[in-house]
Amino acid sequence: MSKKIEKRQSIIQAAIEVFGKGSFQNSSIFEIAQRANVAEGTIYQYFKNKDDLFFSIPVEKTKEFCEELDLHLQGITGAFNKIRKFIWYYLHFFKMNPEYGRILMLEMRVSRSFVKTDTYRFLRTSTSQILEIIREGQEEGIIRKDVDIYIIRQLILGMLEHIVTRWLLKGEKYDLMQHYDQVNELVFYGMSCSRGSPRPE
Amino acid sequence: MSKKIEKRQSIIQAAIEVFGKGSFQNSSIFEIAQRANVAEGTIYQYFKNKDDLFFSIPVEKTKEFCEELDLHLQGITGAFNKIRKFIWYYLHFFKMNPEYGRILMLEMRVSRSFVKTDTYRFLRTSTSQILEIIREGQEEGIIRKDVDIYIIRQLILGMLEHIVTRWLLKGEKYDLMQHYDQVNELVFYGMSCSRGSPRPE
Amino acid sequence: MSKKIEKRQSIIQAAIEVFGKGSFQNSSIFEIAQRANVAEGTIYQYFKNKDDLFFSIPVEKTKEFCEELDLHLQGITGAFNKIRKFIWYYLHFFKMNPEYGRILMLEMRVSRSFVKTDTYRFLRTSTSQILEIIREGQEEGIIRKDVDIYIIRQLILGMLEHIVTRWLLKGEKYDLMQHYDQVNELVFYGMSCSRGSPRPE
Amino acid sequence: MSKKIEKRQSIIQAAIEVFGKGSFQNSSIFEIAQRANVAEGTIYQYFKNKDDLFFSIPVEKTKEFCEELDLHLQGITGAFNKIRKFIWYYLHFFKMNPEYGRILMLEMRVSRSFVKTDTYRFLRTSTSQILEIIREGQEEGIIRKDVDIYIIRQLILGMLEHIVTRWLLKGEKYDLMQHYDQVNELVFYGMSCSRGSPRPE
DNA sequence: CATGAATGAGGTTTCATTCAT
DNA sequence: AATGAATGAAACCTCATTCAT
Repeated sequence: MSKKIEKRQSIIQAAIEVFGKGSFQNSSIFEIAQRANVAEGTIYQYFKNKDDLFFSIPVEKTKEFCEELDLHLQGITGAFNKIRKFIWYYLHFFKMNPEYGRILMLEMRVSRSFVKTDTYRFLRTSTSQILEIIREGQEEGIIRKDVDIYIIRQLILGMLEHIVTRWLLKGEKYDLMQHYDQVNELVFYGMSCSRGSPRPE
Repeated sequence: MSKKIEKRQSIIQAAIEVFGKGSFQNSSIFEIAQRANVAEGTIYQYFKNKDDLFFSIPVEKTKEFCEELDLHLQGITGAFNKIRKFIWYYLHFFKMNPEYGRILMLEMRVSRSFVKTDTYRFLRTSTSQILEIIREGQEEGIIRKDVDIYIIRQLILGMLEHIVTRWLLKGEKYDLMQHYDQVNELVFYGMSCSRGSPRPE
Repeated sequence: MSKKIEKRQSIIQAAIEVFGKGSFQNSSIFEIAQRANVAEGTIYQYFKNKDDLFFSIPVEKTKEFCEELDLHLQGITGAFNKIRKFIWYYLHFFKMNPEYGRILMLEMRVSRSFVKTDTYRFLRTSTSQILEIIREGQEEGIIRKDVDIYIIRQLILGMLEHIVTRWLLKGEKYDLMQHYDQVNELVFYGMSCSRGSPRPE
Repeated sequence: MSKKIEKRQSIIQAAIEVFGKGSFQNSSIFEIAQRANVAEGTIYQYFKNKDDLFFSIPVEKTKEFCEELDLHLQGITGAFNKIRKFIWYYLHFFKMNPEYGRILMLEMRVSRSFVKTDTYRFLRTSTSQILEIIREGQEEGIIRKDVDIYIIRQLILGMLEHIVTRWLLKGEKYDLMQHYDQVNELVFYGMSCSRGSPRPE
């Protein structure tokens, strides 16, 4: 029983490695099968087709991301501190999973069909957590209330995505955490009420 | 003589439409040829291969972008006003060229080989203009000097790219200019010295 | 298991027929596939590409040639008798395999890349047998020792190749064995010590 | 008027260089045109098509060969001396024209259509000269009369073709004249009446 | 006569998917 | 459940040849 789940996982892992190395079209089922030590046909017993396998990747990884994130946020109080931690974990996660990063940031979006996917909807909801934190900050009175929280989330995620994307495109040659402080500062300047650089409460 | 240039243009235009409709791999030379009303072989007299055709698109469009941008910036004084105009024109340009937007934002980056392309280097230099404006603003004393100008450029372009990208992924269902004001405000909050919303000098 | 070998053989056989009918470039994988009753793609599971298929032909046929030759030489004593048998079998073999003859004699040599092939090296070694026989004849004292054995081999093979080649170019209209006696005589005149036509010991 | 002939010649020369470098199929009209400093279309005003151009090469070169050969044979008496000179000139000619050698020896024969060509018939007749010399030798009483003169011609030409062919396939790395003496000896051993190595009368 | 842009047929190769074992 | 041999569609690209200028 758990053997099935294990094999499914090993196929997904192989898929991440292969898709992450090349592009979706450029990657072959054959190579994925080889790397997962199964026959090509076997893949079609766990996934409907190549697309299905592809879109199953973020589902798995996002679960992983959210679970870990929860742990990291526990015990932290204050919206700013939580956002700071979120930013840190986001960068950390893709630093540890660059191949997945490439798949999500560089490949997935291309697929016009992506937006119609269940996967897409799933990813959407997975960032709802940050909305909560922003709202919390507004109630605490430390985040401006005159800007839509969706815009603020967009500000944060947009910058993070951009940072990660550039890092990936540059070939991961520098440390992804390198601009962490400046990112923080810019983000907080944009949304905070007070004007000084906010500091941990 | 100019006939060759004209035909080249019409092939590029057809390529934009076809590549913009699907993905690079998913698009066929045959369809491009059909749309350009030429034979397949003809395309290979103007472009070395499919890649060459693909990467020729941004070169052409960027020339167009820069030329138009220059016109729009003429007669405008003050770094803030120029940046505001830049942001406006950037959004306007992709509003008018959504297919090209898809190619550049969603397709081009994927190609791992893109970074090695002459096209890539060409695009890099084409945004150097904005650096000048930021520097100008710092000298005017209205843009913070304690943040690297490259980070500021990244802030601006990153946000714009993100906005355009999301708009494209959403299927261009809303007006791209819709958040123009809020974008402006956020950008200016991040980089301005004074704390009030900056207004045209 | 043996099914794979069988199918491989049937593809090779089809390839011999098709390549033998036209030229390498002029022959299409499609036609070979059709004649072998397989899909085009199947061929690429047995051979890396068209070249690989092409160069695999002589490897197979040379094995066949050598094995049969061994049988024919068994029980024959005396270098002259062996050479006579060799000449006979050589002509007989190509009489029975004219399509292969065309491939080897008319096509293969053309390919500039042929000399760099493993196939080429394989063919080289396959004629080493005749060298042994010549050496044997020299020791028997019936073949001149003042001429290099490689030159003698060249004399024999050169003539045979030329005979077969001309026959093929003439459209196989006459019997290949027709000049067998005269060939023999000329060959033996060139290399024998005594001056009379040699006769079986 | 002679300009036409000149241009025709320069196209043929370019064709020899290009065809000699690669194979027939592998060579393009475009490259030949370039090398001859004419447009592609121009070639079609001097030759019906690619095949026609190809088969026109040996016609020209054979004229050249025969004319020069005549000069070289003038003043030489005795069949053996003439044959010796013929062999020398044959090797010399291809030593000086290796590209043409490749075309004639390695390419031309491949083309199944070659035998049906006027060119083929033309080449046949061009070696009739050697038949005359052999007949002369038989009348002189120095060449065996019990072997068909066509077989003897075949012996000579076959060996020469084989020598040249091997030399070409080996990449012209050694001197083509290198085996000249041994070739002579073998040839003369095969056909002469007396048994000692024949010497100039 | 010369040009060279345009043509378009044709062939190799890849690879997702199926299905008999 | 697992295999992997077979499939065959689909696409890029080349290049001999034509024809309007």
